[in-house]
Amino acid sequence: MNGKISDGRQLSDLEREMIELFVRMADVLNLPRSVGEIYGILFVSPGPLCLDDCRLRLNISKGSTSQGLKILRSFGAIRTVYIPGDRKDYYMAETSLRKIASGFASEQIQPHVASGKDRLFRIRELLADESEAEREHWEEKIELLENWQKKAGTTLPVILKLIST
Amino acid sequence: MNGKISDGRQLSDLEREMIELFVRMADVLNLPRSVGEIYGILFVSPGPLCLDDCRLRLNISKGSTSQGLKILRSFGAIRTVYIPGDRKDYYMAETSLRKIASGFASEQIQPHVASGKDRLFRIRELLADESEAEREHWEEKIELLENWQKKAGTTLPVILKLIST
DNA sequence: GATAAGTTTCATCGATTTTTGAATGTTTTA
DNA sequence: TAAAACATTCAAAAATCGATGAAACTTATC
Repeated sequence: MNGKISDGRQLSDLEREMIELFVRMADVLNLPRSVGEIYGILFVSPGPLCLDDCRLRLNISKGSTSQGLKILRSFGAIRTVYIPGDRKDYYMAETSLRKIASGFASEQIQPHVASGKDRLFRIRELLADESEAEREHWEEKIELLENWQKKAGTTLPVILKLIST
Repeated sequence: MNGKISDGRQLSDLEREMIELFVRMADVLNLPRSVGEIYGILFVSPGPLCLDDCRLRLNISKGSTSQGLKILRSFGAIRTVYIPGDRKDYYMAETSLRKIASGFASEQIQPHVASGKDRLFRIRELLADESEAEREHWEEKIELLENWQKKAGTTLPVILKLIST
C-alpha cells in the first residue's frame, strides 16, 4: 500500500451519498449506473484519478470503467489531465453545467432528433404513393409532427442559453 | 368480421413507419416500447380506439395494452373518449405538445428533481458531523450541486413556456 | 525487440425490465 | 343475482441491457 489517497479504501457516508446522487441523475438521463458512479467518484475527489483509482474505489470492473470513462469523455463531462512522469491517463470532473449539458445535447440528443427528421422525410416519400383521399388524411398529422420536430430543434439551443446564465 | 375499421388488419407501410417514430421517441424517454406503439396507433387512427382495437392492430397482449394505456393516461398523452351506448373506454391521442410535455415533466421528471433535493438536504446533515477541515472541502461541491438543482427547478417551467408558443 | 504498463474490446453472464395470458376484479344488463 | 362484457393485476417467461474479465491491442521502457 502506497500513500495515494485514492486506493481502494472504503467510501465515507458523505461520498457514498453524493455518488448515489449522480447515479440517480444518470438514471434519469438513461445512462448506465456505472457512468453515474464514475462521474461521482471524480466529482468528490480532491484531485484527478486514473482508471484504476476509479475502479478500485467503486469496486467495478475494468471493462465498465473503461467504457464509462469513454462515455463521459464523449460528451465532455470529464476532462483528461496530463500528469508528467506518469503513463496513466488521469481524469477530473468537469463542473460547468453549461459545458456538460451542451455536450450531452449535441452528442446524445441531437442524433435522435436527426434520425427522427430522416424518418419524417421517408414518411413524406411514402405519402406520394397514396391516393388523393389518403394524402388528405395524413397531411395534418405529418405537419403536426414536423412542428414538434421544429420545436425540438429550436428549444434545445434555448435551454442551453438558459443554463449558462 | 364486422365493419369496424380498427379490427386486426395489417398496418400499412405509412402506419408502421409512423408508429416506429413514436417507438423511438418512447425509447429516448425511457418508456416501454409498447407505450410508443399504443400512442402511435392512436395518433394515426382517424377516430378513437378501445383497448381491444389497439391490441388487435398492434398484436400485443391485453396486459401490455392495459398497462401502456395507464401510463399514457398518467401524463395526459391520451384522453378518454366517452361513446354513448358503448361500455368500452375509448381513447384518442392528445396532440398538444405543450400538454404532453407538461404532463410528462410533472409526472416523470419532477419526482426525480424532488428526491434529489431531499438527498442534498441529507448530505448537508451528514456534513455537520465532519471536522472543520472536511467541511471546507465539501462546502464548494455542495454549493455547486445546489446551484444545479436550482437551475433544474427554474429551467423546466421555462422550457414548457417555450414549447407552448 | 522483448517486456511491461495501461487501455480497450468483446463474448458471455447476470440482473433488470417488459411482455404475456390466465386469474381476478368490477360494472352493467337482463 | 346470474351472466356477460371489460379492464386490471400479477406470476412466470422472454427479452433487453449492463457488467464482467480474459484476451487483444497500444504505447512506452529497458
